[in-house]
Amino acid sequence: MSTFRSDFLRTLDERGFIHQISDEEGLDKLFATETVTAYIGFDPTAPSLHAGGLIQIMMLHWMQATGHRPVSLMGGGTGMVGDPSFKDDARQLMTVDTIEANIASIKKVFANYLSYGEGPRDALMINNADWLRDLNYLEFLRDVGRHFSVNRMLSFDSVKTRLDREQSLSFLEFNYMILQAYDFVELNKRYGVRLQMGGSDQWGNIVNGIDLGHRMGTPQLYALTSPLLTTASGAKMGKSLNGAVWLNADMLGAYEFWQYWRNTEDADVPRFLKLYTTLPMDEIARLSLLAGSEINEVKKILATEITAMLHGRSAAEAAAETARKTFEEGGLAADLPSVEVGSGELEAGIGVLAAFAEKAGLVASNGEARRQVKSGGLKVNDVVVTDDKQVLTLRDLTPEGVIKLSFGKKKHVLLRPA
RNA sequence: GGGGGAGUGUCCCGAGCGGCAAAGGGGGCGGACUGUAAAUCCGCUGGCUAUGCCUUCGUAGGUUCGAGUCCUACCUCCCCCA
Repeated sequence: MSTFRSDFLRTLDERGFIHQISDEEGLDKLFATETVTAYIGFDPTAPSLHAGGLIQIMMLHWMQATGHRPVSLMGGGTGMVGDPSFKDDARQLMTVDTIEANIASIKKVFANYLSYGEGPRDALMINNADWLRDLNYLEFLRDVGRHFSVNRMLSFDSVKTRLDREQSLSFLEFNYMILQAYDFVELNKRYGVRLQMGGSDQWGNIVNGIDLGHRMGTPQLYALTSPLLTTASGAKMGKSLNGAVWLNADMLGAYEFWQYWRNTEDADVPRFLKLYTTLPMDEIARLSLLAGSEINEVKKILATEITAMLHGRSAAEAAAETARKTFEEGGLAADLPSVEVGSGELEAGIGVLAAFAEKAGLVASNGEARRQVKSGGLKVNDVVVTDDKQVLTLRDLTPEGVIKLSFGKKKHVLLRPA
């Protein structure tokens, strides 16, 4: 379909969120005529979502912005099973405590993108543990299990990859898609949910839910998936210099988050502006034209806009300013990530290797630090370290009273005497 | 239940006649070149109080001066038969 009538689908379409829809026309009509409730499931496999999950959150955001009701479903129940879709190995089983802790932590981020409440268009946060944890096995098998054909489930790509590689798929994991399908139906019954969205890897699971709905008498349900995110050169989204790009502020600061987007590949800039910012489309079109000479300026706007949504406008601007001082003036920005060290320790002297590995945590081990010295990757106060026996003392403090440690061109940590 | 095959460096894949910190990829990281980009080229990719020491090849034992490599038991997975 070339044009959608509903604001929601038109927005998603023009911004590049849509990979597949189960029934474009039907769904468009639904969105055009009523307030729709739709959900996306989030697995509590870590204490924070990372950049890869941002696209789902943005879809929920646009739902609300266009007058509908988004539901974020926490997988407190399904998390006990683990989604095997397109995975090679079974996941480590998580304890209930871990799952609950992860959910509590993940939740914090959503309020930055959605407004919650009791109104008809206020977002909902729901945990599928509410209905999954107390299921009666036999009842469940008879009411729900009988609608599933194992033959059909085995035919899904998400499972086939696992089987083709001759890797085992436990019965536990195999049940994941049944539970997810059941979630969809249950959410329809409880909250009138009509649509489930997700990454393209979720297509099979979502369609299963639609089928189950048919058999269990729900109204027509719909599926909408977003494209799998990779950068223009094919790398997976969401990994930064120091690891995963977490959304929770306590796991990744605003500065590092900003840096991640600042380093976007040229070819990705227009696409990311559409997906991850709420800038109007004509503004994005204008910025995309600048992509030649001023692309670096556009990348800063991109980074600042995305960071502002998550961490707040002032934190985003502070991050931009820190980066400007650090990279453009080659100077020393006081609010780079910093680590405190006892001034007594510094008086006694800290070996460079230990400073980089143990104190700043910029490298994984002393050995790694030693190797980096050999390839010239470490700098103290912008001077390349050439001797791995060098010792940092009070004399290395800059006039600002810190020691700047750099690993590569982009990673900097300040040592600050306590 | 019977028979056959497999598990290697804590990112992944994958070689490995009893002398092995273990080939080769991919990925990742650093350097050069650039624009905090991409592409390309070069280097690195167990730990440490380091001319040495310690820990690694599914787990636990055993043979041996010496075991990823041989033997035994166990665990897990795959395939065939029942």
